Parts: sequence; structure tokens; C-alpha cells
Amino acid sequence: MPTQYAPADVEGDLYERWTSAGLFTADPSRSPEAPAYTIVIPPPNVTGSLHMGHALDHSIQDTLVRRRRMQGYEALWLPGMDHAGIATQNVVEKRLRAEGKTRHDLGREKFQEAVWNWKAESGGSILGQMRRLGDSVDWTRERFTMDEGLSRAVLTIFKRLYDDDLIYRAERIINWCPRCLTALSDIEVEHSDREGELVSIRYSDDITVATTRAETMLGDTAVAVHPSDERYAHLIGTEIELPLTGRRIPVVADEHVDPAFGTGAVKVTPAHDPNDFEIGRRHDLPSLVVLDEHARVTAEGPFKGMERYEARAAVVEALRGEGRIVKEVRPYTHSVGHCSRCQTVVEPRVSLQWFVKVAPLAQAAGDAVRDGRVGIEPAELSPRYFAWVDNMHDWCISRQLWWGHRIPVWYGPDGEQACFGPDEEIPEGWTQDGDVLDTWFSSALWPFSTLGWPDETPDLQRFYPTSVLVTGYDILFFWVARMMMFGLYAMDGVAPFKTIYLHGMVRDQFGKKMSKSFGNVVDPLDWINTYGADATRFTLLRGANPGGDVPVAEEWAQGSRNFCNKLWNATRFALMNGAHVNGDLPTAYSTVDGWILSRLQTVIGDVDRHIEAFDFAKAAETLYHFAWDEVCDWYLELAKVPLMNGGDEAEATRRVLGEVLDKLLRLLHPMIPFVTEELWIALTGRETLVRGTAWPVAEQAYAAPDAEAVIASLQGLVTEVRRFRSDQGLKPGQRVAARLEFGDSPLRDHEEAIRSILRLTAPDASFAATATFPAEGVTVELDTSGAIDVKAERARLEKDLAAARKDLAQTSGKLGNADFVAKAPEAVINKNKARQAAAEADISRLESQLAALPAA
RNA sequence: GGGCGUAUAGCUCAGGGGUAGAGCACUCGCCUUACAAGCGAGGGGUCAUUGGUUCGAAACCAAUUACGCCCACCA
Repeated sequence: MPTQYAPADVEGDLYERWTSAGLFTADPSRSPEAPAYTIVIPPPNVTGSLHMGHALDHSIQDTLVRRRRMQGYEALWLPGMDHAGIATQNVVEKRLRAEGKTRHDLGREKFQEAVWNWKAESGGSILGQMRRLGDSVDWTRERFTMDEGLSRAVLTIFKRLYDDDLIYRAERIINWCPRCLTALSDIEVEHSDREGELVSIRYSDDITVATTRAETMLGDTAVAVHPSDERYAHLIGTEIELPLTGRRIPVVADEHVDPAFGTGAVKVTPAHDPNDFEIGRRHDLPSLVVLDEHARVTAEGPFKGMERYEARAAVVEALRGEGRIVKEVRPYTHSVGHCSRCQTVVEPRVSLQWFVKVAPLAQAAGDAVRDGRVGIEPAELSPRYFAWVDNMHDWCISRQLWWGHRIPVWYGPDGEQACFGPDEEIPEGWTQDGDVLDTWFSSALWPFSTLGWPDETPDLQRFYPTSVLVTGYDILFFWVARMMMFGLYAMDGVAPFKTIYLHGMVRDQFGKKMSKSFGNVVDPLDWINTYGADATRFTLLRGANPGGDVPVAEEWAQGSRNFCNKLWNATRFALMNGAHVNGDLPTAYSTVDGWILSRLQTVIGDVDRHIEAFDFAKAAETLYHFAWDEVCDWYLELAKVPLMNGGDEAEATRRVLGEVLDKLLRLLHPMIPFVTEELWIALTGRETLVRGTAWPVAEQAYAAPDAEAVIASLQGLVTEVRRFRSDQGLKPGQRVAARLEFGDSPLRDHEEAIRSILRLTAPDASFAATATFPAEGVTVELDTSGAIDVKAERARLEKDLAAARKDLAQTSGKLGNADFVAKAPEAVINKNKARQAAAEADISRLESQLAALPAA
């Protein structure tokens, strides 16, 4: 074995071996007594490539799934991709544009063909990247939202919702993207503050209104005031003449108007403003559409054909010419909606669209979490979830796109409309609705459509509901809430998952969001290539504190790589020394062996608890410190003595060392599968850790608090002497003669190990002790050849003395306080008493040592 | 306008009513026979501010200040 771990030499081979042996393949009929464990992967966009967010998301899921697999669960991690309607269509259209074409040049069918071709050719590169990460997904079950099976699920549920009157078509005001030329749902609109101009327009002698979108006045069909606003009471029910148009519009009274805002009078444009649309409905006002799908003015007159911003300026100019502008226009910051795909300012627009009636579905989705059938982790995010499901507007599901599931509604020659299921025959002469469904409609079915629904497949029976949904909190609304709605609806009230685990966003080392424009984006593949998949995963998992975002930095990936290398060398050392896992653990073993076995049990329990609690940072941290600080820094060093000596004790230690590494590698395997698999095979000579290898279970029989206390004491002594050696400038490898007096300290059995670890030799004829200090009940005299650094030694003693005095003052203060003695728990009092006594002893010892020190 | 959250070492973050922790960074010394991707020893924090509860507060409570995020149909 080389002295350094080279991930590239093992990762590809191992992954190939795992998949070709079918180790990730779940089987619904295998071991029916074993519980099922299911995770469906959040399907990445077919246009996408692996970014750090995926790497985090997948590392978490893989950790959960691999652990369950080791625990004997029939574990399924189902991969797949999303067709990502608008995003994918945009990409392909962009490619067409490069050839000077639009999708209309191709026509609908040819365009779809082009998208499919593009998908076949360059889509799904993320799947290859998932292999690089080591995702233990079941490739035999890969799905795509536009697959035949999943499309059937889409049509089936559409039909069912349609028949249940939960889907309807209506003319409503919707968010319209004038660039993508399609309707958008509420959550596809991102609001951000934008500088605009608020202009006040005198509509009549009595009424002035204010607006940031002056061009919409061309579509005004009323002016609204508050019903109890005395200023306007006499005008309610009258009509005024709308400037520039000559149209007469009524003055209506509506509760929505805030009399304290502006003039208390509002222009009403039902066709182009959501509020106004509602006012219009309440007062039966006409909706006058004055902007087309490109947001160009359609109203007859001088503005016709102008683009919206051009029209805005022109309208203001014209009004100014008529003396209608009150005061000057003033800058005004207000929130404006942008298309989440292309950042174009969204134009609210009345049009005929399809909607899901969400009230009953959202109610069920809320209840499932409220009554505890589904848990949200971390729980702090539940209020967000409730706020959303409890206030959700009807969901606009139609998109004026060509890439997606076409709405399964046909229109007959005589104006009839009917929804046909996937297996129904379409009557002659009927034409299908031209729109496609929102891409989130099909993703909402993902937890069961991927398992074969609507058919009662073995997969569906065995693996639904899924165990946990792992995703970023940013798509709680987009995806999670909708899966809840559709899952509960389609699966007779059985929620699609038992737990929703929401992780944070990956950020850079300063906590900044990764963004292309800021230039701080890290490509996980770069890390995988440089440091290995395990190091990449471990870095992410170490940062995954529940409820927090995950900062990462290149240096941290290096640290993780170093950790993998540490495991590599620890195992190398073990193999060089004959460690093995054959046969039962010895019944008799040393205190050192007993200590590490005892610590191992605690670590097993801790890691289990942390993973169950989705606390991957702590699980990783626990193993990192156990492996590095305890196993490598202490156990391996202490084990060297018996291993060198040979004999029965060496035999026992070889077995215990094998045991500790065996269990450690198993515990780490879900997080860092490659290096652990490689090392475990080398250590045990067995085939694989992935399947059929038990996840460790803590065994209380090995708990050994006495051994732990002895080793803690040994560590204290060794550290103390090392500190002296370091202060004295003694080189680590330099042998120093020493005399050790153990008294009745339990460390007396460990003299050989202590001498070995501290490079202490036996005193010879020339021995002249020049440093003496008791630590941990042991007196150590060191021969430093008469050349001790008095200044350094004085500094050391004085520092210790100051610390002891401070300690004494602190404890004495407490113990002299009657309230403290009366009210503090006994354990705390005893602890203080012990500290006080120790401090007193230290002070007298240090003082005499200082006095005995020769002058500098 | 609502909701949630955060202020702890240079950076990123854990912790938690009883002497302040980790990783990285930093200083010093080391190729000590698993590992220099390493080993050993260190330095560094009034735990945001102000009050309260308590024998004891960095931790609990309140207010303040400063950030962050989510939702929202303020013309």
C-alpha cells in the first residue's frame, strides 16, 4: 500500500463493481420481513448539471440510504430527472435562435422532437456526475417526468381532478411573462424592489389618482373610493370622463381602498392588476385588455403598438400636455414581480387559463403535518409551510409552451369540452387544448408516479409511502407542498413521505451565496477530481448543521481529503501489524484495548443518534475526532508497545485493532463510501460493505468507565511531560533518561507505554534528575543532562502557579458563599472542593519548585 | 405589512445554568520506524448592548441595536 490515498485509483472501479453486482438494486419481493426504506431523489432538471447544492442533497440522501441498507432494510433510492418545461424550452429555443430560427419555424411536433434529441444528446449529464459522487441510486429504476409511465400518471390524475371539479378553466388575472410568452404561477414570480415613478393624475375636478403604471389607465373601467370616505361620498355612482380616451367610467365604492393612502381614490384596471380584477368582479366591471402578450399596447389610439415602458412615458407626456399631471412625478420604490426564469418584469394579465382548486387539497396537506403524520425537520420551518398551504391561491397550471404534458382536454366541433383519460378514445373532429402543464404538476406526482402509479405495482405497494424527502428549503413551496397535496389526494390520504428533511443552501467560506456574477461558484467535480468524492461529501456533511446553510471552502475539502488519508494510513499500519477480524474478540485484553472498545460503543451510539436526528455535522464530527484524536493519536501509539513485544497481548491487540477499524469504517461508510470500502476489503478480506454488512450496534458489555478513567489520566500525564519537553526545546525524537515513581497510581501498569510514547529511557549511572514534577499522581524525574532552560522552566512554573491561584480564589469564593453551599447541587459543591484541594496542593508544590530553581 | 431566525476566536460554526469548544488560519519545535495530506506544544474570545430571574448567566426572560431569510394583490 502506498503512503497516500489516491481516490482516482479506486472510485471508478468500486462504483462499477457496485453497480454491476446490483448492490443498489432494490427488490420488492426480497426478504419480506425486512422493512422498506425509500427515498426518491429530487429530480434535477434535464438541462442541469451537478452543482454544490446537488452534491449536498445527494450526500445526505446517500448517507441515509446506505446506513439503512447496512441495517438490513430493503432500501430504494430512486433516481430520475425532471423535464423542466420552461427552463428546457428556453435552452432549446436559444440554440435555435443561434441558427436564426424560432420554434414557430419548426412547428410544434418538430420542436418537441428537437427537445427530445437535445435531451438524448446532452441532457442528463448530471447522471454521470452522480456516479462520480458515489450515489447509491437504483439505476434500474431511473425515471423521467416525460416517460410514458409518468405521463400516464399525469393524465390519470388530471382526469381524476377534473372529474372531481378540482380543475377548472377560467378567465383570470394571471402572471404573464412577456418574454417567455406564458402564464406563470405565483411562486414562479420573484418580487424585488424597484425604482419607479409615482405619478398623480387628475381624472376630474374632484378625483386625482396615483399610479406607477400610467399606461394601464388606457384600460381603466372605474375609479374606486372607500365607502365611508366622506370626501367622495357624493361622487359614488356617478361617472367621470377618463382622460385621453373620452370613455366614461363609474366611481365605485370598495372596501379594498385605503382612504389614508394617497388621495384615497384608486384607478381600476381589471384586466391588468390583481386587486383591480377583484374590484372589477365585485362591481361587475368590464375587463378591458390593453396590452398584448408582448406587453404592447393594443388600445386604439396614438399609443397603439407601443411597448409598455415606451407607452408609459408617452401617456405621462400626453397627460402633462392636457394639464392632468398633478405636481411632479416622484421617485417611488415598490415591489415588482419578475419572471423567475428570465427576470423579465411580469405583467399581470387577464387570460383564459387552467387552474387547480387548491383549497381542499391544501387543507389536507396542512392537516397531515398539523396532526403529526408528516414531520418537518427542522421544525422551525413548519410555520412557513403552514403559512403557505393555508393561504394558497388557486394554482395556475397551464403554460403556453410546447415542452411538457399537453393538457388532456379536447374541444368538440359544437363548443363542447371534455377531458379524456390516457386510455380513452378521442372522438373524430375534436381538437386538444394547446397548452401544456406547469412542470411542477408532474413533479408533484414523483413519489408515486415513479413507483408505477396508477397501477398497483409491487414497487408501489412495497415502497410507498417514501421514508423521507430530502431537499433544500428553497423548494418547500415549489415542490414539497405540492407533492403533499397530490400524494394525499391520489393515494387515499396516505402522505408521500413520513419526514421532510430540509437542508440549507451551500455557501462560500464567508457565508456568501454562490453566484456566477460574484465568481464564487465551486464546481463539485473539481473537488472530486482534486480531493476525491469522499472528501467532497465529507466536507458538505460536516457543514450540514440542522437548520443552517452550509459554508464550504477549498481548505476544508483539503482537510477532509487529509482525513481520508489518515484512515488510509491507520489501516496501513494495522495491516502491517497483523490486525485482523477473525474470530471472536478476546475475553482478556489490556486496559488500553478495553478503553478503545469502550469508547467505540459510545461513538456508535452517538453517531446513530445524530444521524437519526439528521444532524450530519455532528455525526461527521464525532467520527472525525474519534478516528483522528483517539484511535490514531492515542490508541495506535499505545498499541505499538504490545504489538512490538509480541505474545498473547499482541495477539489480543491485533484482534481489537481489527475490530476498532472494522467498526469505524462501517460507521463512516455511508458518508465516505469509497475509501472505507477499499480499506475494509483490505482489512477483512471480505467482498463489500455495501450490502449484507451489519451497521454497528453499541454493546454495553464493552462499556469500561474504569479503563476510560485510567487512559484519561495517562493522557494527562503524557501531555504534561510533553509540554515540559517542548518548553525545554527537547526534540520529539530525543531520548531522555527518566525515573518514574507511580505510588499506587493505576498508571503503574503502563510504564512501558508511557516511556515509549514519551521517549523516556531508563536511568543509568550518569542519571542526574534536573526536572521533577508530579502529575496524575505520578512523579516524573527527567534527566536533561543538566542543561535545562531555567528561564523557560521558571515561566512554565509561574504560569501554572498563576492558574492554580486563580483556581483557588474562584473555588474558595464559591465555597465561602453561604447561598452557594445551601443551594448548589452536591455534585457541584464536591467538584469545587476537589478543585480547591488540588489548587492548594499545586500552589505549595509549584512554590517550592520555583524556590529550588537555580538563578538564571 | 406579516412570519422565522442569527449575533460566541481572524474566518465558518458547534455548545449550553457550575473554569469557553471545533475545523481552518496563526506561532514555536520536529522527516519521532502508519501518515509532512504528518507529529508535538502553544497564542487567541468581557460569548452584540442594557436590564431582569438565580447562590451562580455566555446560556433562561425582556428590551435595544445590527444583520439574514421567507411570505405579501401598499394603488
